[in-house]
Amino acid sequence: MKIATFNINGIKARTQALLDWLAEAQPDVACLQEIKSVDEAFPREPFEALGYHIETHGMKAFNGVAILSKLPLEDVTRRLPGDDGDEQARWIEATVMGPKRPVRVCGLYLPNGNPTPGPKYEYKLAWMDRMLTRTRTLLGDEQPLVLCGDYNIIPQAEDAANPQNWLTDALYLPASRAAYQRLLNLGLTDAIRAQNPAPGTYTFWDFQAGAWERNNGIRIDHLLLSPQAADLLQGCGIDKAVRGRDRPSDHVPVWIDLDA
DNA sequence: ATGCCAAGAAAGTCTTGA
Repeated sequence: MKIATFNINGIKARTQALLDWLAEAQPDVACLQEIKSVDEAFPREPFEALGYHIETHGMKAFNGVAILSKLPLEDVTRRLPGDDGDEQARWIEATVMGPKRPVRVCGLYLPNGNPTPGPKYEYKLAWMDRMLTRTRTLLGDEQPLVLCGDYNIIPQAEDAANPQNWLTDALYLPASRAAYQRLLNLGLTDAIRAQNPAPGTYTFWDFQAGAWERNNGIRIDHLLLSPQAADLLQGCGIDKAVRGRDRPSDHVPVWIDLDA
């Protein structure tokens, strides 16, 4: 079962780019972030024509997540528990019925948190605390679980080309990284990190200042695996070349292959 | 220190991103 995460930065602007990548990468499951669309406006038809079931959790203009899957999806739930007043569309879960076994998949778009300090950063930290609680509950099932998406977290210095530029940024502040580490401490495996990626391995390059041409990137899109999922891990990768195409997203797809 | 770019909402230019 190939599971990918991809912050597409606008489904309407990226429909063809996403179709092209799906056709060549052939993921069974693709978790999308920043669809920037209400559910009713998601362009379903061309993706259904490729054989994908579609579950969306969108909102007007910003944020928004979705799961595309060639395998059947069951028990789809939307919204991250813990704050009934949170209207931002950043979390969707579904059970993917793999040919060998089911996998619970969570697609997430973790808040950016800038500027710091301020209410947006407080929201990010509170959101991460809610995610910790939700993850603890999900891990109680002791089943294969994949938490994937745009975490907006640079875990370590080697995950940025110029870590000194991020010292006061919400993506790299000690409190942000500590909250991410608390997630890992529940027993999760960062799939890409587990493969000891080469220096200069990133998933995001800013549109500005020639970041792509200079490989001035950061690694902020992650797939975290429960112990039961980590035992099934057969491979993972980053489809870096997507960033060099016409009208790209600023993020690229990251994927795992599970024996499921 | 700031803009550099890009998408969306909306018809100006602002908001958001990271």
